[in-house]
Amino acid sequence: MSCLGCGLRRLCFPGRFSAEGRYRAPELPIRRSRLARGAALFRPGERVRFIYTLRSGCIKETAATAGGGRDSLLAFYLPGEVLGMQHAGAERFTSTAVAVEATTYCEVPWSTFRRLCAEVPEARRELVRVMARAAQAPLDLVAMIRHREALGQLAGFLLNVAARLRSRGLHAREFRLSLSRAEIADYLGMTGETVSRCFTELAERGLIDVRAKHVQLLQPLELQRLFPGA
Amino acid sequence: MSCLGCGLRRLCFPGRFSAEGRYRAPELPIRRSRLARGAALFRPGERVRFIYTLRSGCIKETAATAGGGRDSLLAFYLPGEVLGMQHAGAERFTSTAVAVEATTYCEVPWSTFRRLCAEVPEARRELVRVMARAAQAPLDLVAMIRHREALGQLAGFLLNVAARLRSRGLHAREFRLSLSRAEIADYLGMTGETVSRCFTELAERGLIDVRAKHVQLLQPLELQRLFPGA
DNA sequence: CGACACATTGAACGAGTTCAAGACTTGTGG
DNA sequence: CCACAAGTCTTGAACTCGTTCAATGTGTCG
Repeated sequence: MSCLGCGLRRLCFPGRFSAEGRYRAPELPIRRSRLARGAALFRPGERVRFIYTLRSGCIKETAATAGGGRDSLLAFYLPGEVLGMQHAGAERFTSTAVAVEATTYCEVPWSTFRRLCAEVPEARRELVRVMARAAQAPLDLVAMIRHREALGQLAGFLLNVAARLRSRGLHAREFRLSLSRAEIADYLGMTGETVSRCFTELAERGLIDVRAKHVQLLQPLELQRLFPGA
Repeated sequence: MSCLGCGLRRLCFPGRFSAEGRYRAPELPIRRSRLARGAALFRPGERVRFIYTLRSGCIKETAATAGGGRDSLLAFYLPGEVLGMQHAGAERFTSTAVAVEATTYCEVPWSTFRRLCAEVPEARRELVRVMARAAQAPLDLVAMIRHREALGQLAGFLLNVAARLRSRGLHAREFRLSLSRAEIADYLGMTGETVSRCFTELAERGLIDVRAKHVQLLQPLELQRLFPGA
């Protein structure tokens, strides 16, 4: 995953906003790093200092609704996507971000962004756009699960992943789904068994091909029909 | 509903940010207006020009997931709450906002906010806070509906309304719920019949008192027990 | 006061869950 | 590199809860 598909590219390359309209080398103090499977990017209570973008791999964000309920999957992030925007303005994280598989990412300090926003009007506008995009994901999730039966939910889920990969310039017809069945189930609010059954059902109908974590969308249009309105 | 409980008060009274630390009279070109029941505040395709806050009444926001699906209820707004933040940065609205009952509101032009943000650092920070708060609502909805049976969903819904009223300084134990059963059902992703049955069930258990649209929470702690994790 | 929309209640059906057993990956150590 | 073991995934059967369809009841507005 290059910088081209990164959700922060417009902020990361302020040269983009210069009058000349030419790219300059990155000017932000970006640090590239990696996480092993299961390692945490941040945990509840830690100070919010950075914003992150994924270069490869997958990170899941989980949180317990402030009571006693166990953690459940709020969101997951694919290469090129921005993680941490929804914590803008907060002092400390309230959720946990854990690598689902080996992951590489960039981190940029908030302080830098604030300075950039103070100086560059277009950076302010871009920040608002990125925040608005981050706010869209939970709405997509609501659309996936509300008023839908399980098969339609899973169809919507697969199309969602495909669309996100496509928008970052990655293979969208065929991909590796590193989330486990249980994690998908948690995300969609059903049980692992039902996810399994639905994968099988979609495969039997010839709409997809599943081999463990490898998924191929054979008939995207038919999947769309199972997920009306999207 | 006075300006004190309004979600925009910190932006609306920029005097707040002045060195003297004193309030000044509102300096933003605010227009107060009203909507009759069923009237639209905005519709898909209209230009995004304003941000709104409710003074009284209730507004529902509906949208069809960009396909063919019929509109469904994405969010609803109570007095003091800010409507339109999630459209920041967008050119045109993609959703519909309709008054559920007779409603009064304020509108502030985005152009003013942009100017304010350019000049006042603290205004930028506050804008980010308000946007982050707007992004929280869909997550609350997800927590309400995912992995829950109908009775717990409704309990969560009532507690959510109560918490929101309380945070604006309004009566939280007893309130008028202007949304119809069908609208609540749509919001939670179930049927009107199930909403009815759950209202009845909660009333029979003595947790609430329902007389048509008037709701009283008799045992909030027991409602919490039905909605683990919140 | 009457009519229409909205809300409640009932009964049968169906989809998803639960519990449990068996098959397949995946990672590890020999 | 192979074999084994642990975890994950799949599949089955009974049961539960929400939906659906339909009828009755209640509130609200002209």
